[in-house]
Order: sequence, then structure tokens, then C-alpha cells
Amino acid sequence: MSGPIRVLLADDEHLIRGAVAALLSYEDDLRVVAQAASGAEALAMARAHRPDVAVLDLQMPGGVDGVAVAAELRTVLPDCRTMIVTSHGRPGHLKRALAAGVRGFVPKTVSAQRLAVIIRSVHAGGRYVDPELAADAISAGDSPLTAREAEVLELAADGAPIGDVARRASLSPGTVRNYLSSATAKLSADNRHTAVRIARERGWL
Amino acid sequence: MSGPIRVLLADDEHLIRGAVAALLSYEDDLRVVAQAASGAEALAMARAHRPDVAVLDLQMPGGVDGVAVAAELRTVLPDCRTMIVTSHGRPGHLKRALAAGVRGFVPKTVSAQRLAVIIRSVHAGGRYVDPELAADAISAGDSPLTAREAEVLELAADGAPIGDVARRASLSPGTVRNYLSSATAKLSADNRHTAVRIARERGWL
DNA sequence: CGAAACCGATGACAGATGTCACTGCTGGGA
DNA sequence: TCCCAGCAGTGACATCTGTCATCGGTTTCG
Repeated sequence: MSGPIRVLLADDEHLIRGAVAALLSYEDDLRVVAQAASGAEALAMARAHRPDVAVLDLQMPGGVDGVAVAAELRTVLPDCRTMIVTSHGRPGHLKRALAAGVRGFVPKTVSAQRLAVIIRSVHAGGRYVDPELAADAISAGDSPLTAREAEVLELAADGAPIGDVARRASLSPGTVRNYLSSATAKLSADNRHTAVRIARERGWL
Repeated sequence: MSGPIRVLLADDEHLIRGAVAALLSYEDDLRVVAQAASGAEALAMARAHRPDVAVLDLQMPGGVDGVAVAAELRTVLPDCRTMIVTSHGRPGHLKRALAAGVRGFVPKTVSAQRLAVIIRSVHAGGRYVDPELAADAISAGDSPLTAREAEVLELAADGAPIGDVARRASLSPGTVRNYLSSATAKLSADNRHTAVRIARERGWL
């Protein structure tokens, strides 16, 4: 009753994008109608080709990552289902993705056949989250950090001294120290640097 | 006068590995004779199938990365040319790779067609290094860090306090501080944490 | 041999950092 | 309404860190 599923593929790695496109083309009911190498390009392509499903790499150059694209697509093309494919499956990414309306979240370790199956499932209105990533996300739990704590920790992530962080956050150095101290305590880390690492691992940053 | 080029493909991401294998199979003179999802598996496969060219992902699970595989292959299968494919092209990786006898170093942003061309070139005895990565490596230059400085910086990379680092390095805390201080100065960083970041970026860690 | 570089360590010092207590202010929620 | 959590700040204190000078030992190179 309907034509093939129209797929948008976004991945900055040409080798992978092209190769996946080739493999998916073996499936009669899937058609890759557009490809993109960055988040911005993905949005432009989506507007132009109006795909049924957008398969997005999580990390792409240019600041606009897969989740951002998904969030934008939800308003621009509400009928387009989105899914994320990624190499590094941090729990927090999964949460962000689901919050952005993403319906599929899979690691790149899956085979192309499985990917095709999942694309069909997502297109049909289903959801799919890699079981292992889901387990990680559940065990990681919710972030205990308040908004400001996370914000300040983010600004301190590059290892800059507190003075710099305070200036960038437009806060008093003392306040910054307090936030970093409480964040460090909540993550039971030795100092803010390990706190950053832990928060990153948990996907809370 | 000779058969197709026998290729070993090693990448932990099944999606990519399978897809690249499929694309390379379009080339009449290339044949993917073995695939591996880890460094150890790659070595086993290489021993069993004796490929002409090994295409290795830089980062693979299990401690044995692409460069380690290449180094091992040089003694086990001296006739097998090796090349590295990677997503993150840090200058230092390139150096390590070349030192390990790798003859090709390309980012995953290349197309499959180009990869095929490069495989042929490497098999014919040529070398190929991505121009952009080469430029980065040259501009990054050699590491100014001494062996101990790099070692201590590595141990301090997780943000652990100096006492821990000293214990793990079996050094006096004072000595650790001195090494970290000189390393920080050489990298003109604010503190050891940013020094770690800079060294990582340059591939000196 | 002498010089230079690296390794390992100590001591001293200033400044950065982590921790705690305490003060206001604000916006919910019971 | 009161109470609590979060936000923003100050002050004080102990500790950690970064920096410097200095020492003795070793390798290596000219």
C-alpha cells in the first residue's frame, strides 16, 4: 500500500555513511534518499527530502550533534521518526536522546541486517533501545547535581583554574568553589577534575 | 599474473566492518578474506588466512589496538602490509603507527573508492598518509616531554591527587610534583589537568 | 675528561583549592 | 502559612598544588 521507507543517513565518516547506505540498499523496502556529513547538513537535507526515518550519528562536527538534529526535526518534520547510531554509548546520551523524541538508540556494533530490522520497527511506530545501553542507563540513575552545579562543572571541565570559571560563569569565585565542592561531594570524587570525569562517564554532563 | 589482493578487515563496529567489506567486494581485485572485531582476533585471523593487506581500526576493545596488531604482524607476517583506519586522527597516533611499520594511515572520512585505491597502492609497496593528518603531525612536532614526565602525566591523567600518583609510580610526592610542574611548563598549561588535555590533543600521551 | 641531560629527592614558599559555617534571597509545595 | 531546596555570596581554615633552588647520582655525547 506504500512505497519504500525513505531514509536519511547522517554521519561525518564518509566511509561508514557510504558503506551503510550501500548495505541498506540491498533491502528492497528501504531507500536512502539523502546523506549528510554534519548536523546542519542533515537538517537541510531533511527539509529538502522529507524522509520517513532519520538515522543520525551521535557525534558530528560543527556543534550540532545527532540529538540536537532529532530535537529540531521533531518540530520541523513531526512525521519523521529519528534514531541515533553511536560508537560510544554513554548513559546520559541515551537519556538526552529519548528526551528529544528519538525512537531508536543503537551502538555501531550491530550488523546492517539488524539495523534494517530496527529501522523498519521504528518506522512502524516502535521503539528500540540497545539492551546493554539501557541497562547502563538504569544503573547510572538520575543526576544528583543541581542545574548550577552541572553548569559550573561543565565550565570547569577543561581544567581551567577557578578564577577563569568564575569569570566565564559571571559568578563569585567563592560561589564557584562552593558549587564545585558540593558537586564533588555528591559524586564522591577526590577533586573537581575526577568529578568531571565521573559525571562524563555517567552522562550527567 | 596474480590473484586478487587478500584483505583482512579489523574493526570492533560490526556495522562498519560489514559495510566496508561489502563495498570492497565490489572491487574485482580486492577480496576480504577475514574479519575481526578485536586486536587479538585480528592476529589470529591473520595467522590463519595470511592476508596481503591488513586494514586495522586504531581503537579496538581488549587492550590490543591497531598499532599493536601492526607491530606484531611485522614479525609474524613480514609480507603482510598494514594500514590503519581511524575516526580520531591524533598526530601522536600517526607517529606510533609509522614506527610500527604501518604503510597507510587514513581517516574514516574517506570514501570506499578512495580506500580501495589506497589499499592497492599500499599493496604495491607504496605508502599513504592522509595529508591533513600529516600536516597536523608536522605542526605538532615532537613531544618535548621526557619519558618520566610523560609517564607521570599519564598516571595523573585521571585527575587523581598527587599522593595517589606518587604511590602508583613508586616515587616521592615531591618528585611527582616536580615532573608535573616541568611538564606543565613545557606545555605552557595552567596546571597538570590542562597539561594532560594538551598532551592528549597533540598525541603525546 | 667535562658538559649536558635526565632521574630522584628534599625543603621552602605563595597561591590555589577544598571544606565548613553562616547569611540572604527566591520560588514552590505541604 | 511555614518549611525546604536551590541560588549567590562571604569569611575562615587546613590542605593541596605549583614553583623554585639545590643536591647527588647516572648516562651519554663531544
